[in-house]
Amino acid sequence: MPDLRELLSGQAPEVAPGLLGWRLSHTTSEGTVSVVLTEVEAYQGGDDPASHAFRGLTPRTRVMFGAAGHLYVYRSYGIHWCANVVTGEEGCASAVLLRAGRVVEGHDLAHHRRGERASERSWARGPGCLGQALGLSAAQDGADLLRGGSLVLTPGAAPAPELVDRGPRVGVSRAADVPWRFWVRDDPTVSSYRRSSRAAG
DNA sequence: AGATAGATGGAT
DNA sequence: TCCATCTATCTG
Repeated sequence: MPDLRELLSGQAPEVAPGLLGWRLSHTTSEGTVSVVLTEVEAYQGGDDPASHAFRGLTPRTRVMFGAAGHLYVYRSYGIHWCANVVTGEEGCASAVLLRAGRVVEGHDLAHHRRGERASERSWARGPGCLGQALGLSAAQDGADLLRGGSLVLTPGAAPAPELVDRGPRVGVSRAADVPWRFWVRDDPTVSSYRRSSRAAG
């Protein structure tokens, strides 16, 4: 059996595309929702001006500096909960933002959480939507994804390399052209690209 | 202490 | 293009 922790201990830009096709499941009293990842973005701590960890360790970014295989959850725009898989060695704030996925378990619950008006392909389309579909919040910050708890990350069938596209990250104003976003080509659950209005250039 | 920009998403 | 909603971080 492969050592997933070791697999995730590489740097985010290298680990990220390999997470496409992996499955993340969250079980609560309401039930279980699982998604298969279709879009991810790499953030490279100290060297990456777009990373929350660029300015060092703070209470918010503590989890990112920890061991690989844990979940870093943060509040976005005061509204959404977004989740990252922590990668890299301990002390290195490397992480992969989970931007989108396809719901493969718990359709009714995911639909309910996202609102009756949401279409199936939009249930986990975009990091805020993915967090909402899975029922994530601050309570999941720091959760170990490899210990068989209520949150579990499991390897899945990777898309063929020629079906993985890459490009600039969405919404970042600094390092706006670094191509560290990876997605499954032509997958309808992948979010649409929006460049930050503050991005240079 | 006050300002502000932000790894978004949905409506207009 | 605008706005909801909030907080980490920057500035003075």
